[in-house]
Amino acid sequence: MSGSQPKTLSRIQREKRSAIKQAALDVFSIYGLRGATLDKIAQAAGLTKPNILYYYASKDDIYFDLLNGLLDDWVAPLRKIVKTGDPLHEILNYMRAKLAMSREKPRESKLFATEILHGAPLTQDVLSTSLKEILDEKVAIIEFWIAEGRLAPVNGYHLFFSIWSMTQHYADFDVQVKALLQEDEETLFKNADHYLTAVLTRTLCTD
Amino acid sequence: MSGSQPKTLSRIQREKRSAIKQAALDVFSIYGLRGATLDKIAQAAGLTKPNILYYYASKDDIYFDLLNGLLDDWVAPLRKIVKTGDPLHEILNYMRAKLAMSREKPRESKLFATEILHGAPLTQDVLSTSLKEILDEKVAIIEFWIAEGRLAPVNGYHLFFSIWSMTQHYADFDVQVKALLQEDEETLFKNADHYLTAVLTRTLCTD
DNA sequence: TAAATTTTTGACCATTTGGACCACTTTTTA
DNA sequence: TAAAAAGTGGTCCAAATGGTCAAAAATTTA
Repeated sequence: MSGSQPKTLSRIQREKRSAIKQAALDVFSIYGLRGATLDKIAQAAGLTKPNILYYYASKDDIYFDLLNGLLDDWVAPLRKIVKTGDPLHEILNYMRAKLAMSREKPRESKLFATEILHGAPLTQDVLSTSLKEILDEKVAIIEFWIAEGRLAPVNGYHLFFSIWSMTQHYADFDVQVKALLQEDEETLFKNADHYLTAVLTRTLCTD
Repeated sequence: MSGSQPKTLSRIQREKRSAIKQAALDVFSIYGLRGATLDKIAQAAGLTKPNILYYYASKDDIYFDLLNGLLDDWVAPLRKIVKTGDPLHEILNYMRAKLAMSREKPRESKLFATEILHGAPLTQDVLSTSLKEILDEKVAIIEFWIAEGRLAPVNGYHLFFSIWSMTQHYADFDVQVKALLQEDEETLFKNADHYLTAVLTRTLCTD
């Protein structure tokens, strides 16, 4: 009735907030929360520090906003796994979606990894509630498929852990991967896809 | 002839340096290089800040010393893979050594992960020289085994990447793993071992 | 045990950094 | 177009932090 704040952000607010988040993603993913400074973010965004603080209450606030958006993206592909699909096809699809994220959004992956690595101070409750809820649901689907004999018996939770870790590795450890395997990104991800497809197929096929 | 510095550190020097490194490992693995403060390290070590700086020239110096030691531990199991062993046995052994490290030395794993994640500023050259050298050597062994028909054909580099990522995940993302899978460590690692054994066996067996 | 050496620490410094303030400018609204 | 609102940035501040130093304490050596 009396809500005085306009719920719709003005064009300028949307643009600036977006620019700040982009810049913050660059800076946070390289330096981490503590290592990043408002000055660096401001410079990357082409704004002044006080101006940044006009749009966000604090540095932590930017970080929090950024991370919240990431979590949604991170979970999205998981939601698409449906019981009615072909088991192996559903899982390979999921793996490919995650691998594509590693290729297309390495900064996001790194930021997320840093957060978890440092104890997930801002996201711990999300992990143990909403993420757990959806994971439990998908693991139940895996177990259903196994019970039907359409997948080889494996631990569903560890299956997801392995998909996450193997795909995210190409984003989070890209420095290491590139140092050890000097080839262009195209080849790298083609081979990664090929390898991961083989691993999952051989692991899950009931032959 | 005229080397004036005693090469043997005194008992007190060894003890204090060790205490500082232990404390620094705790602090760095939680907060990262930038997030860690000398005060926190000093407090964790039960020493004063100037006292820390009596043994180490700077904060970065502690970090560097610590990381150097870690790299050796990290590579050690890889060296043990020998061409003369049974292919699958050698690889499963390696996976188990890495999994044990994740269980027993999660702080070390996290510190290493943070370093790579943030661009490996201090270790990049080590990665692309000595680590690359030994990895190339081990991949050659894998390829030899494959050529002999004793392993299913897979990309050796990606095989190692997947072993690293899957095992290290249990240390680096322990917060997430524990949030999603509320069970005791014993069970967790038993199931992880069981799952990873299945994955590698099915991936690599020539049936 | 006295001198020499090593270790420890309280006090202090310089820099960085998150954030506040407020005057000024630009944009929107009436 | 004038008033109101939104946006901007130069300047300043207090806290945190890496690091110094000289003097005191502890330890080793003669």
